[in-house]
Amino acid sequence: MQETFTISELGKEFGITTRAIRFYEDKKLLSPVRDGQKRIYTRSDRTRLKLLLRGKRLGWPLDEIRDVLNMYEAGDEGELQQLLYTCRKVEESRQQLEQQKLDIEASLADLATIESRCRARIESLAIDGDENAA
Amino acid sequence: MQETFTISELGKEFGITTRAIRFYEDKKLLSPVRDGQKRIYTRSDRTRLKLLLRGKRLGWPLDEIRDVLNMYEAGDEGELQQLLYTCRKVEESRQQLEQQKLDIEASLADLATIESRCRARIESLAIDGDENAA
DNA sequence: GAGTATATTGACGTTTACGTAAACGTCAAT
DNA sequence: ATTGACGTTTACGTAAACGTCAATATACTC
Repeated sequence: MQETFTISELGKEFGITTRAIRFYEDKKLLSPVRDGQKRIYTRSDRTRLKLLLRGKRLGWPLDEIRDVLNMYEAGDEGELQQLLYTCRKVEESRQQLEQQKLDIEASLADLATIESRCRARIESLAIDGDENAA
Repeated sequence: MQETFTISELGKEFGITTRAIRFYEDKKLLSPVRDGQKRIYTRSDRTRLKLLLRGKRLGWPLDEIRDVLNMYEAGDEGELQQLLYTCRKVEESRQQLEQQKLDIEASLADLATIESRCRARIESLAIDGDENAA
């Protein structure tokens, strides 16, 4: 794989606009190096962006996503206080995720019910249609 | 359980403001009956609100939540076209949920990694501390 | 050196999801 | 009669997450 990426490459790869990517930088979620004016994204930057978008799919606000992203780095170094803080944050995120898991299971179950009712109703319409046609 | 609820009862139960509940009505996600001016919420309204909030925890925009809520009723009646449309919508939602499931599993795995690194680091700090103390 | 493609930084606009405040009605209790 | 708790509508404010220009720079290429 490439060592570095341009902003438009990343935009194309992940299906987002360059404006969005710059916005994330503004919000301190990314910090690419510069070649003169131009932004240069490393593989690590690309990974951060990938994780960022995963957070978005889970409906998390950018602030929280940034906190989680920072955990990836905070795990390896830093003061004791920082490490303990990270641990607490990890626990918070885990609980949120568990809640979301529950919500997803419940939603999937509901959808199954809806779909079967729908199909049954479609079936009965089809039969009525046959009778009228006959 | 009660047959009906006031707006503040629901607000208290679900930990949201009455302003929010009225806003959801404005956006056609709820449609309580009136007693004069006052809104009266049935158990069915309460269920809709519950489902609504579940959708919110999954990060869905209100528009989508409304569509899903309407599926609950669209499943039992309506034209063939409407039923087929609902089926497609159900499929869409299911796919979104499956994606979110994947994202959650990945996130949980990452969190586990972060936490263990964190704990290891905390351990090593503790040992250093002991040595210095000794 | 004119054109084309890609990049940049502002600045302003937009949508979503409410918060906040004003100004008022209703009813029970003091 | 008024206080307080609850309800209402109307209207404006706001934070988040970008989109949409416009003006400008850099680089290549014909």
